[in-house]
Amino acid sequence: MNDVQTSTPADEIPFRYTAGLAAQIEQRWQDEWDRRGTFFTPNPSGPLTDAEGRHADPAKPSYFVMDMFPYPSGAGLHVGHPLGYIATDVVGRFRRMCGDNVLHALAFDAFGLPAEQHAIATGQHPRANTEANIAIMQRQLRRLGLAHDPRRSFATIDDSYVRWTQWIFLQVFNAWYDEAAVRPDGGVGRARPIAELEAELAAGTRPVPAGVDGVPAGAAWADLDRVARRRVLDAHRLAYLADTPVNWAPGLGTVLANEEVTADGRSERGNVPVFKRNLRQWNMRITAYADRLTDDLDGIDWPEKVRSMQRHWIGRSTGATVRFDVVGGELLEVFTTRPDTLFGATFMVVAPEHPLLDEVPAAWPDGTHEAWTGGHESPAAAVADYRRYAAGRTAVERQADAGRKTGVFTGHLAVNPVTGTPLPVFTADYVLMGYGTGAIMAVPGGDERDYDFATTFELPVVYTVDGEGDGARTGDGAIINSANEGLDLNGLDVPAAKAAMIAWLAARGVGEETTTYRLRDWLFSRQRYWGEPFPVVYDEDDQPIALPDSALPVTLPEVPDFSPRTYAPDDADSSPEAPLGRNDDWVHVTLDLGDGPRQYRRDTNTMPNWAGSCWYHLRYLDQVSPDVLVDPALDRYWLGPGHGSQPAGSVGGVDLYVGGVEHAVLHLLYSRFWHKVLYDLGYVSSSEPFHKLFNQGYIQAYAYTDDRGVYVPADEVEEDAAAPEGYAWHGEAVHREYGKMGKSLKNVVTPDDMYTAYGADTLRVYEMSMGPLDLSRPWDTRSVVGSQRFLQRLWRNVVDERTGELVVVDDAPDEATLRVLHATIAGVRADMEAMRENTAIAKLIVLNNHLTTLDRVPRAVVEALVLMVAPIAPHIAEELWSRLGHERSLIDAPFPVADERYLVAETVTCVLQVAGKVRGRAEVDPQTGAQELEALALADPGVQRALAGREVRKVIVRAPHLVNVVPA
RNA sequence: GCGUGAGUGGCGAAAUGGCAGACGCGCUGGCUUCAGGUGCCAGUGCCCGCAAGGGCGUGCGGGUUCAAGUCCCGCCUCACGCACCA
Repeated sequence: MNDVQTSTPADEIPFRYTAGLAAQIEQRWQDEWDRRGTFFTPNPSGPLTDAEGRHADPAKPSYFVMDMFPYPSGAGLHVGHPLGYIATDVVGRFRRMCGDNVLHALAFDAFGLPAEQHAIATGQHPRANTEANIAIMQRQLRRLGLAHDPRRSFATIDDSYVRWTQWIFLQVFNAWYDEAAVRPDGGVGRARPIAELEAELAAGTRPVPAGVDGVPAGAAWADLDRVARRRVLDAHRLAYLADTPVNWAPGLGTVLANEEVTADGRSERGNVPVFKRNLRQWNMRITAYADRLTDDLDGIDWPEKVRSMQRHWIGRSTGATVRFDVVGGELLEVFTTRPDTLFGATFMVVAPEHPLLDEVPAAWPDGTHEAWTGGHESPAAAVADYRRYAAGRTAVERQADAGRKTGVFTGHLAVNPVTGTPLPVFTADYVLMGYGTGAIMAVPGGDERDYDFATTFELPVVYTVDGEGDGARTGDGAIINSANEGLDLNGLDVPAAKAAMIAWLAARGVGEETTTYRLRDWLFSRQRYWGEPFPVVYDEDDQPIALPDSALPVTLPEVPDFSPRTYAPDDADSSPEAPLGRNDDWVHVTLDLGDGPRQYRRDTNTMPNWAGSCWYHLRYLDQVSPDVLVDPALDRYWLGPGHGSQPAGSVGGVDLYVGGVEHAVLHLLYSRFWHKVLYDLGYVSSSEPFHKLFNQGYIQAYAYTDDRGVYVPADEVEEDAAAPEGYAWHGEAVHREYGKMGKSLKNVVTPDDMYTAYGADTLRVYEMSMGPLDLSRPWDTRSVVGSQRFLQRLWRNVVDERTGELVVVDDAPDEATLRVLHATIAGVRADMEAMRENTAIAKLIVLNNHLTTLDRVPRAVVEALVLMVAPIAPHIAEELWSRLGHERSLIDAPFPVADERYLVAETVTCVLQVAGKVRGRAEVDPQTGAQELEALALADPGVQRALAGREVRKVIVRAPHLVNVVPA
């Protein structure tokens, strides 16, 4: 079989593994898998069994592998999209062959803006278009041969799914956060049903909290009327309506979450300006979980990058609150992480939006520095002018001159509690209303921003940390200049000084230790059509009432127009107007919610796109139980702490979750939050949804422009040494750039292109062999042929290309072949377990290439090879397996296990070095002793030549691999 | 500025502190072919050399070590994320 090939043209060789044959094999096996129910994953109980009607074998560990599910876009797939799906499929198939009960399926994240925009443009209902896109995508993905349980697929727009999304919303709505309650995992603080709060308030075991609008301080529950009671409860809910500053995007006609607004104050989608507006909107109290969302990052197996991004987004920072007396009035509260520097505070700064500025002194105090007034006659004029200036500045402008400090004196003076010195209070836009208290004590001696401001406005600098030179001293050092009659910090280090200062402040009631967060509550309503309606109605008091389970799902009404009312992108004074409000019959309903039929008004907002993706991992487990979100037995089996082969003490969750890093703080934070609420309320047993997270890299591509900057088809560009950059298109020199694949860049390569030219298995092998999975890499169609050659050679090692007959023999393999085989098995197993598919494939190629050197290929060896190839190239593996005489699919065949005896080589190459440089080699028995090796090395002509007569100072022997002779 | 990660042939990339460049693409030569954008065989880090052989080589500069792509210190560059967060 290894003769040089005959002269038969390729298309006349009937059994050559070409794209055409691959297509036949692939489609036949895909049909066969479907027909047999090969990918049916059995649950341990309930209706979902394997194809033979059996429940999960209790002896098998469970393994749940999951992809970040796709949005069914109409644009179609390019070869970058399947990368993660192929990788999880390889892992899932490998684990299944290793004996795990593997759960793997793929759903669709189908609510969202593109479908709505398509609907607006065409007038077609977004559901019709979305479902058509799903069908197209499912067909494209099926052709990859992914081992997904088809029964477990779904879309977030399915009524049966929306029903539970709305149900979860109601659990959040009907819950409050009890800071003192103990969780099952031993931690303190958890969500509890709001009914329990109501019962405690009614029983008087919990006092009515102060500070709720319309509820007098110290009121008894019994004295409150119906509306006031509901206000108290509503103020505790984890999903609540509040008139809060929100991100209003007039150009989109909707409000957005903080996470959806870019640093320069524009919408992440659509890139239109976003304005802060006070609007009554739904919020989720994610801030109640800020500590747990930060702390629990330590217990999950996630990339450090994502964990650090989440930590930073939550932005926990500990320090102190300090209250300053404002001369002639109120208190000014600040937050600082450096209370130890309070003796160095020489002025104060409040954000332009700070309420202290609503009233300012009538005249400048005596001795007001000329430069502080901004040239204004009075503080009121100066502040009003500065507020106008600050409000008109975009985030981009502010960012651009972050170094240049602007601001103005407010006329207020505030007394430093440790020195008794009155400090001028400025307003400046380098202090943000949204963080801390919106006010700071400025310590120019210890903070660079304060130092810049002090320099600009000629304010005094007091250093409280020992050091040298001008500028802020931000490093560590001994405390100086920090003593009053009752407190002496001098000589202490920073942590000790912080503690002493906090104790001093607390003792006088002017401050205390405080933790602040950057994280804000999650704005949860959108003025869009294509999303989940809120399962809530409003009564005549305009207070929200949860609909009963029996009313779920609340489905979308038919409306004449799907678009929200949009405005000029910079029309900041406009207001949102939701499309759902256009159907009066839907908005106004008569319902009997227990006290007779009454008129109610529906909520016309919809949930953000993230809602559906917050809990879809649970839906894969159980789409069958009609009365519970997820059957507790299934939850424990697939997700419970320590399930399957998760390490003892793990918090549970999906065993492997693969997706792009772009969801690091949006989806992944929201999903953790919901999962924790569900955990607190007892619906799931794991406190984290995703145990291991893996971020795959992106497949990128070159794009080419001509000298007008117009993109030319990338697949028609050729290398051309004569062109200035080395590339030409039809003889015209072009410029190369590197980035995404996209229609507009004319560089898209689709999976269908690859199916036609090479077949799905070749595409799978190529994508897995391009490099480590977490690295982004350029697509190179030219290189794909290498993967096809590998599969062709594999095929030829089993099947005669001309006759289609088997070429394997049942003879025992020779010793050398067995050594290569078992080394390959050991290496491939280790690589697969570590998700290093690229090096696994390299090892498989080495084994395969070895087999091509043999006259006849031993069955035992090639069968092991076929099994090892199966997770990566499943169709050709099934075909060869079946041609080798096996009736059952190899999907459950055990993955080969290496025989230790063959892992020890017969001879090893011992490297002979002089001064660390290789000067010779010797083939030796692995058992050769150190002395013998040393003698061997010293006698080696190469070593002798390199020594050139020099004395040998020392000889290092690492038997049997290396000898290093060190000359004097 | 802060955080995370990465810099190795023409290209994608391999390398428990122990032979740098596995495997693949491309390229060169050969075989097969009416033909080849097929298949097969061989070679391929750079420099000198006909060869044998030698020199150099993992972003830069130091260090530890018998031995460094790998460990330590200091830089540089790039990617991603965050960014006046008190």
